[in-house]
Amino acid sequence: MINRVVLVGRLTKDPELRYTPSGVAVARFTLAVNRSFSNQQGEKEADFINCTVWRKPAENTANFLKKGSLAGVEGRIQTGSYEGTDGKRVYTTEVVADSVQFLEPRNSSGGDRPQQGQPYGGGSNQNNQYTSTQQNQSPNQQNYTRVDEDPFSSGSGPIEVSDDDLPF
Amino acid sequence: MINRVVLVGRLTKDPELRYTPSGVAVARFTLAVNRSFSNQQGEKEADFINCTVWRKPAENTANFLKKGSLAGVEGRIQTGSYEGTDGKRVYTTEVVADSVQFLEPRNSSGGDRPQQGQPYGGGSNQNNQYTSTQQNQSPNQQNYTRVDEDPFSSGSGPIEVSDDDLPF
Amino acid sequence: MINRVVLVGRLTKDPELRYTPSGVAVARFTLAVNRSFSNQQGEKEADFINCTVWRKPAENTANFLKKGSLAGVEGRIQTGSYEGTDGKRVYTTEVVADSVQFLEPRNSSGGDRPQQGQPYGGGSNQNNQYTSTQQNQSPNQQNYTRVDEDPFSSGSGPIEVSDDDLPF
Amino acid sequence: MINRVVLVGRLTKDPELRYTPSGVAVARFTLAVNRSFSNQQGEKEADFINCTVWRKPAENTANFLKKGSLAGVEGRIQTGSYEGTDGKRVYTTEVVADSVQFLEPRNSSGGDRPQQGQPYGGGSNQNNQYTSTQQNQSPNQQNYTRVDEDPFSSGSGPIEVSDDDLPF
DNA sequence: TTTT
DNA sequence: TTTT
Repeated sequence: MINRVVLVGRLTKDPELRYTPSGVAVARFTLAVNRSFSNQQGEKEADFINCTVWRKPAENTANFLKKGSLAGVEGRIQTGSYEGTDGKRVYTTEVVADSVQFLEPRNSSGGDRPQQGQPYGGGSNQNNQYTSTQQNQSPNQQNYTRVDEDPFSSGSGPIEVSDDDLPF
Repeated sequence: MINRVVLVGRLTKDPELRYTPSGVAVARFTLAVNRSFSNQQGEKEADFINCTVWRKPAENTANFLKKGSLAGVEGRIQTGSYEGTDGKRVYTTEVVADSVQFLEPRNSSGGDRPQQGQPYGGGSNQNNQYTSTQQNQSPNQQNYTRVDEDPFSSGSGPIEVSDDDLPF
Repeated sequence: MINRVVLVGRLTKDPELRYTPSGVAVARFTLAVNRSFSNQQGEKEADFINCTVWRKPAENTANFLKKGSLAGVEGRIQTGSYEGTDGKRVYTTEVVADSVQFLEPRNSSGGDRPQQGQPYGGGSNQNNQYTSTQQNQSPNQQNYTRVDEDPFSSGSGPIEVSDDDLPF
Repeated sequence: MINRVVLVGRLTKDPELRYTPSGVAVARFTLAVNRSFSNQQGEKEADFINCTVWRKPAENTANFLKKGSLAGVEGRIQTGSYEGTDGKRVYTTEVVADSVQFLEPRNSSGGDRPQQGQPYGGGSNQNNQYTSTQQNQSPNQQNYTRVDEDPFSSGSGPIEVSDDDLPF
């Protein structure tokens, strides 16, 4: 059984960071991945792929990525379902990311990226009090490939926002 | 922009083969991919991933795979939407396969698999006349990696059901 | 920076299991992956891809896979070099697997699969005295996605030989 | 049999473009992919992965990428061998790319990139006449997913350098 | 609506 | 509900 996904695309909006009641960070965002072929009207379309990432990479995602950021995602497809408001079952498909990679030169999208200490669910890297949120997924099902000492340090090249240095 | 998916899992049902008005084959099936980790109740869950494949590999899929078959899929995630019966927009996420691979020894799941000698294009699992179906996707957006002269010939090992030898 | 590989193929020989001086298991094997297209002489060729796997999945690989086994591999490409016997630098490229999956029905290749307690570098799951071997790669660079309680227990379907339940 | 690779990294040098005797373009380059973890000395290493790409994407690669460019590659691992100068067999492992993606903003690495207006097939980095080269691989084993009308047209975002619009 |  |  193999389930592997690799994506490179752009965030359609700023990522949303939440915390589970037990304090586990989870970020959600949508990646727009432009198709390389045109449709019958000659237009280039895109796929809009919902992604979820847990723990430290979630916080890094919230801190380093924003609307329009070019990002790489490695993960797996996860399906689920929930009861819709009309009582009908709604089926969901998303990508659960093991790692998220910032693929933009450091200076390229200057300005309004959220600063350290800013809100985003209350959780920056160093200021992460935990907000109360429903947890419907085990957080420890993730595996994190990477250890980043200080993602703020190095000034150039793509930034790896995955992390294994978990505070819980 | 990269969008790549690799799956290995089992078909939850026999694949469904259809033809577009212009005669392009399209097969749909769901792959059950067991997760490698357990949830908080200690149960192993699975993801149920909807897959679509076009043209010759669609026909091969219908001819060689059935409920329970172990299959490999390479493709990309495609999102879309349609108007629901209640007028609300319904968003969809599926995998569009470039190739589908039969990963079962030839003899392993005997019995009711469609037999050879059936005509291609006549060998769908159920209704193989050219049915009328909305085509909202260019069929030639697919790329097929493989050319299989005679998928019936070799008697052992996994069978590659991708194909470039398209009749249209 | 993304480096992801997914392979499905057959072992060309029994895997080789070794232990580093510090007792870390490492298995090596070569996967034959048949190409899906033919060369100019009309022959189907294969790629022979060297794979390395560390720790528990290494032991599982040695215990469950043998020459001819159909296996799935997820990992990354790793390059390196060493001093050849003639003093020249030799460059190497291999796949370092995060996980290895046994894709064969339990009964399909019966018989001579190595039993528990058998040699293979001395290392089965429960009988793993450590042999002396050069370690030229950090073992903790691996990430293991899976936890398998008892890989001997379940009697059907593909067997996940990845594992996080590490004894060191 | 599945053999899929996805890489994102930087070219270690300008790509080398050659033509086979029959006029098929082939570009070679090496991607440096930084590892996300550190070795035992605490240093971050990289893998240096040799890549080959055929036909139109080869020309696009030569035209759009240069030393230091951030690129995405989708392809497969290919192994081979040749007779070394000392008569010994030398084994090779490389990635044959189906598509190569330029992941850098248009303006980001200015300077000596080949300018537009240069002829395709005349715009190789170095010797762009049709050189005589051994062809030991069928060029039509490649599949190209994409059609790019005019890769020079759109002025922003990552540039898809794959192409199906082949002149032979 | 799910496979072994 | 979508990015450049």
